[in-house]
Amino acid sequence: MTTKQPKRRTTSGRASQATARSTTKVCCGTARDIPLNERDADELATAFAALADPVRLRLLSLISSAPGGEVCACDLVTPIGKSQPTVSHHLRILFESGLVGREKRGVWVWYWADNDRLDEIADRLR
Amino acid sequence: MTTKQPKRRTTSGRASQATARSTTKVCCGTARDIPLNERDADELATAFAALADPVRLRLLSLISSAPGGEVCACDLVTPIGKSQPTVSHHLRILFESGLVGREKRGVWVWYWADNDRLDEIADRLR
DNA sequence: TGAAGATATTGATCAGTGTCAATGTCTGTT
DNA sequence: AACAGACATTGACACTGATCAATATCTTCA
Repeated sequence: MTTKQPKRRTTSGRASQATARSTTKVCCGTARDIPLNERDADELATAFAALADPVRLRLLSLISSAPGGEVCACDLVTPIGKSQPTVSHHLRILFESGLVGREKRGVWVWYWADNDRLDEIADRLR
Repeated sequence: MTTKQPKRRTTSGRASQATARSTTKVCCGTARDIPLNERDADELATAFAALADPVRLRLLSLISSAPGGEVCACDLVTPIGKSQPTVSHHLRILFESGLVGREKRGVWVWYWADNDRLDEIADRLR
């Protein structure tokens, strides 16, 4: 062999912090222990992409924190401070990524957060 | 008043699902109950943006699932299947967003996941 | 000091996305 | 039917970001 192998754990105290995790499972572990294949990575990245915009996060927050857990789209444009088409665009992305549900009632469209889906995504980080 | 107000909860069975949440807190609740201001939304969006790329998710996964919880960068290029500058670019973003720590040991650079930070981000979805 | 290898940086290119004005579609009302 | 209001869609533009080839920087070893 011509190339030398890098050695783990030299004279470093910093490295030991790496093994200190909140969940101390070893086998059959959390999502952190399972290497991601390309397909799953693509899917998960799409979910995070839906969350990677401040307007969408504020929309999601407004929806989640609304009394009754649901809001009319007509009450979202003003607090967000963007144009109606822009808000509509972001709501569409939130809906298509499964983060929120929606229902048309007469002229208005109501949105609510899909908490199960949010839990699901949060679990992928643990 | 000239415009009519939208009414909540008409003859819909779908809407009731909105209130069904896993955490049943009412007061002093989780992140879902607190409306996000613009500054926090920007910061959180940046964190999610770091996670919104399949290559970075696979890198993070490879790092997390490595024995000892840390990996040499030299062992990441081949399994990812991208060029060395591209992998370096993604590792930089993971590091600068605080998702991973790193340490140079001789010629090599070792990476580990910051599980506390990951927990922190996951909590923002609950 | 010079060579070799590991990683980072630069510069260029191309795809993707956030935004808004204008317009379209749908629903309820007169 | 005609109108008004709520929401969605389209088209255009600017900006961001992923990627790689080429190059630079840093570390070890002879």
